[in-house]
Amino acid sequence: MDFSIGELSRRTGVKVPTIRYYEQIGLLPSPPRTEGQQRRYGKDAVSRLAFIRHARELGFELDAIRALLSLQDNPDQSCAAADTIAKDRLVEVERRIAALTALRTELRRMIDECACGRVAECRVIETLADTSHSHGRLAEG
Amino acid sequence: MDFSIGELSRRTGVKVPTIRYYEQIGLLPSPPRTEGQQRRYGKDAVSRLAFIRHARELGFELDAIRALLSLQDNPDQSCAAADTIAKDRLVEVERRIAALTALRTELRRMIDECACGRVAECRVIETLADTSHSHGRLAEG
DNA sequence: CTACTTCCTATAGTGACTATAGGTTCAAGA
DNA sequence: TCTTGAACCTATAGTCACTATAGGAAGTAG
Repeated sequence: MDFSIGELSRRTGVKVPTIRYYEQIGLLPSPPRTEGQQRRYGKDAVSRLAFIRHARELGFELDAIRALLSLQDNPDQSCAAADTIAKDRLVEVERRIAALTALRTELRRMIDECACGRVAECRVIETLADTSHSHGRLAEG
Repeated sequence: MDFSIGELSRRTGVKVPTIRYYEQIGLLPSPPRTEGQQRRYGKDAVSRLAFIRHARELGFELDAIRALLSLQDNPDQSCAAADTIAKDRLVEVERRIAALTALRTELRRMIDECACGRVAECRVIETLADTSHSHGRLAEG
């Protein structure tokens, strides 16, 4: 039921130094240690870390993840706080989906138009060189 | 026909220190200077920098952009390399859209159901903690 | 009990910027 | 022509989220 940081790493796909880093910045609680100061984890750590991992993959910043985790950590808090956090995330997620969808369209167009001839005719590069796009800062992720 | 780094910044939407940084890492060639060592740019710099900016917005890493620029600089090689770079981005973008769409559903459900009950039933974390996702390293973006 | 893997801390490096300090150059107005 | 003030210069440090390295201790299999 108890396992090492290496095993936690294997189970979640998060690298060992990254796990220690998450502990250091307070995203993961400090686990119990053996006599010799080695960390021992349980199943809870696996799901919490898997959550962090997937949220990171989706482009959430660690601060946003901290907010989401706080929903889980304080299940008795008023729903208003949770609701606010969830709504903020929803706005962000929708923004990201919109940006990524636009990006997908463009990437598809680039690939379709590139009939794999010479670079001279390659639209991948022309598309990117096209300056007719907005200069607004694009959301990350 | 010659203009300053500030003007180049205005024309491309890339910040001045970022332009200097791109020069430093060799993405942009060192431009000619005035007597007083101030950089002077021409139209070429505008299009190269616009290209870089646009590619960054699409989530290409600087190394990928370097590769794309080298294709542009030697237009006689085959387009396959550019195509591969773009296709890799597309796969990633599609994966992200799928994950975010799932998350959006969960967040919406949470907000709907949380008609001011408790957070205890929140499934946002479970949705993201789901380990059935691939463990492949995601490229940044 | 040895050998070997895994673990520990602490520190430094990465990518892609961004900010700051402290000074110089340039363009425009008096 | 002089002066003022914005924009420029270099160099360095800071940011975020890791990732790598050094040098040593702990755990485990034979």
